[in-house]
Amino acid sequence: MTNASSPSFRPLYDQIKILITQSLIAGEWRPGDAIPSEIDLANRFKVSQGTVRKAIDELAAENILIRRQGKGTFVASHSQERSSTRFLRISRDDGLSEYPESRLLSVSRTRAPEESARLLDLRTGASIFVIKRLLSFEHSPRIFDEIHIPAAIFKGLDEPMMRAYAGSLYSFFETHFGIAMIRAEEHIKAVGAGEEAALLLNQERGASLLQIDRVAFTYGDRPVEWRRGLCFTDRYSYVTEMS
Amino acid sequence: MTNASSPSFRPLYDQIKILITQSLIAGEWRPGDAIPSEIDLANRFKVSQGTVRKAIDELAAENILIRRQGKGTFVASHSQERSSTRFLRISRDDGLSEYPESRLLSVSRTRAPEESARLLDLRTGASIFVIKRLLSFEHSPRIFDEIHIPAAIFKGLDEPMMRAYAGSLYSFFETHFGIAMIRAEEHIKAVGAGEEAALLLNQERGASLLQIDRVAFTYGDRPVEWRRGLCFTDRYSYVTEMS
DNA sequence: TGTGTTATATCTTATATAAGTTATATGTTA
DNA sequence: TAACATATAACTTATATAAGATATAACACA
Repeated sequence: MTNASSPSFRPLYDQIKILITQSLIAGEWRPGDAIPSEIDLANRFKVSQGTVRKAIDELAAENILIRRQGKGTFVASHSQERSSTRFLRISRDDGLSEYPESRLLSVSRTRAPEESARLLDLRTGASIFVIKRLLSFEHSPRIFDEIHIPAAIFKGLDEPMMRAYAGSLYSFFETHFGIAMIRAEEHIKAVGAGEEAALLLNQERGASLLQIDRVAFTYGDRPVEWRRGLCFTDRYSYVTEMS
Repeated sequence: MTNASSPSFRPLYDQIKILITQSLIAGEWRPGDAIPSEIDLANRFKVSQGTVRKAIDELAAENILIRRQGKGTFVASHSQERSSTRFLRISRDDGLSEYPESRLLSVSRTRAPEESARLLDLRTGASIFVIKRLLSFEHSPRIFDEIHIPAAIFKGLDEPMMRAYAGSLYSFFETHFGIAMIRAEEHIKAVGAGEEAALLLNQERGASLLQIDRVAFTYGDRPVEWRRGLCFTDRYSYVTEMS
């Protein structure tokens, strides 16, 4: 019986993918870094360049790595201009793009409620940070976010630290905690605005809002953030594509 | 000056992609068909198998072709079980999947309004079919769809023909008109239910609904369908993923 | 019913060339 | 000499070909 026919068979390139991912988890290469060249990795893992190439191809297709001809292959980072808007799908109906302005409302440490605990693989009641913020487009508040993250992972996070940081939230997570978001799942509903959301978004109570629930994952498909965004979608839409 | 340095340079595998796509447009291979083997295509296009392979890899990644080891490579079809739900992103919050029941409300032939005409690359006033239907989950109406398609492309479509067909709408388009949907863009908003939607979905006027506008494309990125779905999302969500 | 054959895609390695990027050496000129 | 431009080398990914081994599926046939 060959290795290939065993039930746990994985093609070589897939094993290389796992090894690269493990180096990402371990922090051997951090977001923005160049990883070793294909030749170097081939020598290190004792496989051919083509096999390394196929592994990197797939990781690049997943937006985990970024290839740049002539320069090298880099670990994707939310600090790069190109991917700072990768997870923001709200945009103006006329297509003109504008980066929203963020206003931090509060940062608090509490115990995880049932839902976000379950989705984050935590015990109910585990310690989390809850971040509330308001995103504005054209100086008009549009999105009210409530973000839950495990305190164990984001140790030492506090409000002054967040206020001091200029870039996006995921860029902040990367630079201060080494946590890179690589994938997210969203569940979207239409809901009526509650008291808090209505107030913050300058709408009537009961106004129709998009409720966008997200779980975001870091390397190795580990869930590390849950959030609920409430979004007023007049003249704006949530844009997505499928194939 | 080599071919490769000319401004219109395209790698060989990309040219092969285009040639394969042209055969799909021409109807040489129809949805569900097997395309020739990699070896045969390599001989036909006078390139190596590896180059054909790379072209097919990318088309498979776009869900235009489907590879099956040992069997061959097939043209993706909405009639296949696996992809009958490929473009339906509404699902139950508890994850249990259920295929909705469709009730055809009306089929009429009219002139295209400005918006759908523009998105379908038609003149305003061009002849289109408008299909209205209601999708029910668990015997409860959930989605009210209004679908616009160019009459020039779907020549001969009528209501009895649609009622006679058992499968999904895109499966119907494939089998009767040879039009395969391969990609779609959606713009999503939260809106209050109007009179018609409220009536059909058994909701109060003004109830919050998901408004899902879609443009769907066939081979060669040609837009061939515009639709607006209004969806009542209690206990259900629009699910999407990003990376 | 089972067994071998054949055809397919898949995986892996190897080699060669093209093309983009950067650093360094080399020259040229003020 | 100093500043600048240019050529070259070295490194990277990208493209293309070839060849062989393996996994999967369908079919013919004993």
